[in-house]
Amino acid sequence: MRRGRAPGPKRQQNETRILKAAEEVFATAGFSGARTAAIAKRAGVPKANLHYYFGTKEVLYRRVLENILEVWLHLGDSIRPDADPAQALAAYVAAKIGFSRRRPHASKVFANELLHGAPQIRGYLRQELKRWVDAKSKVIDAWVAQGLLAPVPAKHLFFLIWAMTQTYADFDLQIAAVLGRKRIAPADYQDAAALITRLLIGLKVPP
Amino acid sequence: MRRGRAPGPKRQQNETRILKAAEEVFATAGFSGARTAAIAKRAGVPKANLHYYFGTKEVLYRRVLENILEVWLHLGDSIRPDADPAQALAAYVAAKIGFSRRRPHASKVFANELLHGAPQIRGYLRQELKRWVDAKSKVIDAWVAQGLLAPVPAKHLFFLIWAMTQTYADFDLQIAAVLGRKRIAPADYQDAAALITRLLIGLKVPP
DNA sequence: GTCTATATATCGATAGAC
DNA sequence: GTCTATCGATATATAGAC
Repeated sequence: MRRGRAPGPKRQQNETRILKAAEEVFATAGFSGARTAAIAKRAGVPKANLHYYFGTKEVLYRRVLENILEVWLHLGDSIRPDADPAQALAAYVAAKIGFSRRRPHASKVFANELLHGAPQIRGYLRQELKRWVDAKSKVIDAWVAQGLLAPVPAKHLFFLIWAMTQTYADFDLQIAAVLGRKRIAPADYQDAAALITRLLIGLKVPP
Repeated sequence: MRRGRAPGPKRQQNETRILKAAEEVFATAGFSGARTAAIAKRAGVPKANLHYYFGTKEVLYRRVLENILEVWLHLGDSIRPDADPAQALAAYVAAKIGFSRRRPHASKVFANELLHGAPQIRGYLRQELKRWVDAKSKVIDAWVAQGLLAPVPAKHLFFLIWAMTQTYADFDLQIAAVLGRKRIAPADYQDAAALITRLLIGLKVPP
C-alpha cells in the first residue's frame, strides 16, 4: 500500500532508538571505538537492521552529529542587542550548563569530533558557527559601545563560556573524581553556573 | 657485553621517537583510532620494533599518558599560601595556556582519555589529582579567610581554569575556524590568557 | 637486537532465507 | 521489511630468519 514514501511507525521507532543508542555509544567510545554491534544491541535491534536503515556506520554517525548541531545554535537566543548584558549572559550560561546536564552524551560526541580533526563538521564550523559567533560578537561590541560592558574580545569570551559550561559534561569523570563522588550531582551544576556567571558579571561596568 | 641492564643508546633514542610519535597519533586519532603502523611509520622504525619495545599498543598508550601526568601537577607551583592571589592565579593561567600552546598533543590525549571513561587514569584522578586539588583549595580558602579573595567554591574554580586554558589545545580547530584562521596564532593564546586572568581578577577583593 | 613475512582476531558490511 | 549466517577487509601481534 504505502509505496515506500512515508516510513512505517515501526521503522521510525527503530530509527529513533538506534540514534539514541548510537549517541551513547559514540560518546563513550568515540567513532572508531564504537561497535555497530554494541549500538544495535543497546537499541534492541539486529545489527543488519542498522545497516539497512542507515547504510554505513559513518552515515549513522553523521546523523547523530546533525541532531546535535541543530540544537546547539539556538541556546544563545538570549543574547540580543536590547537585552541586559548580565541577564543575557546568565541566561546563556544557564542554557549551556543545562544542556550539559541533560544531554552529556551529545556534548561528548561533539567534543570527540572536534578533538580528532572535525572531519565531519568542518563546514559547520566555518559557516554556520562562524556566522553565529560573528553576529553575537556584534551584540557584545554594541554593549561595550553603550558602556554597559568593559571592553572585551568578544569571540574569546564565547570560547571561554563554551569551555566552562561544556567541561561539566565532557570531563564529568574528572570533576566527580576530584569532588570525591561517583557522579556529578545537580547541585554541582548549580554551583558551576553560579560561579561562571559571577566571573562574567565581573565584566559589567557599574552604573 | 652489556647484560641487558641499561638500554643501549639506539634503543633509548628509538623509544623516545616512538613515544613522541605515539603522542601525536593518539592525539589525532584516539586510542582505538590510532594504528600502530602509523606510529611506527612516523617514528621511522619497523612496526615489529614497537611491539618489541613496548609489548602491546595499550602499554605504549599508558606510557604516553604517564609522561603527560608527570608534568601536569607541577604547573600549579605558583599557588602557595604566601603568594599574592592575583599574581599566583595569573602565573597558573600563563603556565596552563603555555602548556596548551607548546604541547597540544599531550592535552588532547588526556582529554580523549577523560572523554571515554578514563579507563587508564581512574586511580590518578581519585588519588594524586584529588589530593592536589584538596591541597590547592586550602590555599584558596586561606586567601578568602584573609580577605584577599571573595568567597568562592575553590574546586570549581580549578575546574573552570582547566576548562578555559585547555580548550585552546583540545578544541583548537573550532577556535581557528571561528576566528577565520587556518590555525591558532601565538597572539590568540596571549589574548586568551589575558581575558582568563581578567575574569579571575574580578574575584579579588579591592584593598 | 632488528626486521620481514605471516598468523589470528575482530568488525563492518552483505547475501539470501523468510 | 526483517533477520541469521557469513564474507572480506583490516589491524594487532608474533614467529622465525638474519
